[in-house]
Amino acid sequence: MAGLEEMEKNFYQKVVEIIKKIPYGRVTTYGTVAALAGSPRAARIVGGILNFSTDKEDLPWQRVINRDGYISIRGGLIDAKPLQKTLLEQEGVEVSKDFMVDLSKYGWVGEM
DNA sequence: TTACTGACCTTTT
DNA sequence: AAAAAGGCCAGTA
Repeated sequence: MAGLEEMEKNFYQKVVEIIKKIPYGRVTTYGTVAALAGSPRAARIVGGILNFSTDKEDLPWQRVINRDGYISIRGGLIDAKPLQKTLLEQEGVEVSKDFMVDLSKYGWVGEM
């Protein structure tokens, strides 16, 4: 019986779907995506997945930030910070000089 | 295959 | 209240 059980897609697939569902000009956090994916504690994996699949799925990783309101990407991709700032500004999201975004304003809580 | 790491978050002290 | 440590789930090597 395939139906109620409904095998959940791989976390990666779900994360991709959720990130793609993020409205334009809005940002969300890893925890939110993970929670919508079904694992509120799997926030780390969300970032880990993006780390290897960002360009593959064209995921707007720029809209996915940490709880602090900024990209917590590790050293190597720090160049992504100014990049994110540019991308978000193009969407109308105000990025602070410290690469911080107002989650209180643009923080997309997601829909259930 | 197993083990380790990982763009985090939550909880405890 | 703040700081520190751990836990979690999945993907990659």
